[in-house]
Amino acid sequence: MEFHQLRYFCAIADSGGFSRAARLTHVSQPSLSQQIHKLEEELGAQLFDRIGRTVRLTELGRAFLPRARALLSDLEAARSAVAESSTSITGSVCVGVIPTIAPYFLPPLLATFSRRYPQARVTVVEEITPLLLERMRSGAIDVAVVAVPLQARGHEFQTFPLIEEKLYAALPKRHALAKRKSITLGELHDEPFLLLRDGHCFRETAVAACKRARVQPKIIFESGQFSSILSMVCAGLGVSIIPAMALEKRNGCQFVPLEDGRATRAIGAVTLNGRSLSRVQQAFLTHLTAKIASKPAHPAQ
Amino acid sequence: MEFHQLRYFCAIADSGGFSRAARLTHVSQPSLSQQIHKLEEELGAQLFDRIGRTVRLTELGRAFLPRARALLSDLEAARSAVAESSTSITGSVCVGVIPTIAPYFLPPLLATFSRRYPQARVTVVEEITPLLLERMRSGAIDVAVVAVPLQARGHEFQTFPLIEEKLYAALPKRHALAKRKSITLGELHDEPFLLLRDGHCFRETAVAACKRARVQPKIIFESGQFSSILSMVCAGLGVSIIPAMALEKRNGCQFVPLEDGRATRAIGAVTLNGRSLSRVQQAFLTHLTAKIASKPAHPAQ
DNA sequence: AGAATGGATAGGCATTGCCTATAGGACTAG
DNA sequence: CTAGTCCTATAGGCAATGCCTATCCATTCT
Repeated sequence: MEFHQLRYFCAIADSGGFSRAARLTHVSQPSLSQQIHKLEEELGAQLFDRIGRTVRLTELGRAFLPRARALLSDLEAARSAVAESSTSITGSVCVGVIPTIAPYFLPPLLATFSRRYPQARVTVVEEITPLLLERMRSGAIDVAVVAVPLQARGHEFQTFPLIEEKLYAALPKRHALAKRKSITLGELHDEPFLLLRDGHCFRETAVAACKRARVQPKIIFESGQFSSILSMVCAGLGVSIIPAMALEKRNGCQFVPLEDGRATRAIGAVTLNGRSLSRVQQAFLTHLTAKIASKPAHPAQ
Repeated sequence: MEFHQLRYFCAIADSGGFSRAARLTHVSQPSLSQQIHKLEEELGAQLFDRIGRTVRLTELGRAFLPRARALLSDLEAARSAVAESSTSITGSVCVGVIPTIAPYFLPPLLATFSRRYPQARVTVVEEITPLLLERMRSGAIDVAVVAVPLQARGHEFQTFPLIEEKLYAALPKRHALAKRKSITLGELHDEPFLLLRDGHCFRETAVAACKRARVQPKIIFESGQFSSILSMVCAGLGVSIIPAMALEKRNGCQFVPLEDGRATRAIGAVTLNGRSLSRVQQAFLTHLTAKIASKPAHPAQ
């Protein structure tokens, strides 16, 4: 049983004849005859009585007609549902973001996105990069905003660069170097360091910067968030390295740009390669990249 | 979009892979690949994400899946509804019958039929033959029980002979010939005749019998039913011709068989040629012919 | 690294759906 | 009653297509 057979059946039932139906469906009359015969054979019963030169539904055909109609209209409904869902911006986006980006970067973007696409439902997952990537692989997360480049195999994910921000040394206000215009990590080689816990990729970024400056940081405290670290810095317990977006006005804290030109953090949006994005998801990604382009990459302190 | 594509789609979604689905559906993996590609192309969107060597539904595919399932199960439902309705004896039969047969012949048959097929709904239409035939042509009546043979073109209707009954002269009890074992119409040529109204085919039967006996009946009364006529005969107003099944015990009336060997009425079941009968309708027809075979064609007076 | 697994692609074959032409019935008009 | 017409069924041919095998390519497991 095929859809076109059902179409022909309905057309014949509606128009009351094979020839009339043939004109309606733009199919030759013999084709209709043939397909209805096939259908009748498959069902093991006649759908039409051919009496004289008129055609009339059998009782069975009369019973079958509404079902055939329902099938056809459901087919149409399914087809147009697909068409609709590929034009309308509806549905949900699940965006993953690492903790060192989440509080500074995402909120304003989410606000504008929700205002622009009220139908869209956005959920945010805040995890460290490897967990985000794993959830991307499993399909739970659609887009991730993380530090780039990724370590993962080059072609497993697709990266959309967003911004690159400078790194700053965070010093207690009364620190000897706190008034400097810029600073090198070498100048801090004796200071106690406050860094993020292992697992946070920004820790690697900071450690890498230290390594470039041939500094082996003395880590005396590890935390999961910058605000804790900054509080410690204010209290004069040590120094830290902070990305531009995490700078916040604090009484006891001073931020000095690192001289190292490579001391930056690049942030990008990442999607699983080969994964098709729905319209909302695509829109979200576009929203990210577009909005960022018009945003200052290095906001003043 | 075709049913087999939907089947493949569901199989792949269920089994989680083309190869697995290929084993399930007994179709080669390339065929599945091909058909899904076609489907995706027609819909203008991907249904699956092929990531690495795993396959996962896209959001759209996830939305499409229940619709595809519904279509397939509705198809199955339609198919089995047809199968069921061609095995189960359910539904309605509309049987037409002429007034000169209806009261005598049908009631016991309807009773046994209804007892045997309680699901069946039988409706009876009582009309004169030409109207019954017209309603057969329009499909309103499924089977008609009428006097045969029909005048109509030989192949328009199909006839199933049921019984052939003798004709009787109905005479007032005190009529001179009332005690005879048999009688010819010639012997009644001067009598006033009470006959059925024009349109009733038994009138033609009776008139034909008279014509054979070279009698021109003097018709003094016409009615639509035998019981009225018999009452008149009882009252001594005239004589009549009555088929065997219409004989009823009456005080003032005597029935004498006609000698004319051809003075009979044949009754048959008739269906429109080319018209397919449902199971109930077929069962009713069978019931008619079968039950009749075991019935005495000429019940004693 | 090599083997195994899974999907995509290419090419060939058989099926099939549609076409035109025509047969054959049945209704209609002269 | 016959010619004409209107309808469905059939026959035959052609192009499209669904399925197959063989193979490729990427991924994943050992």
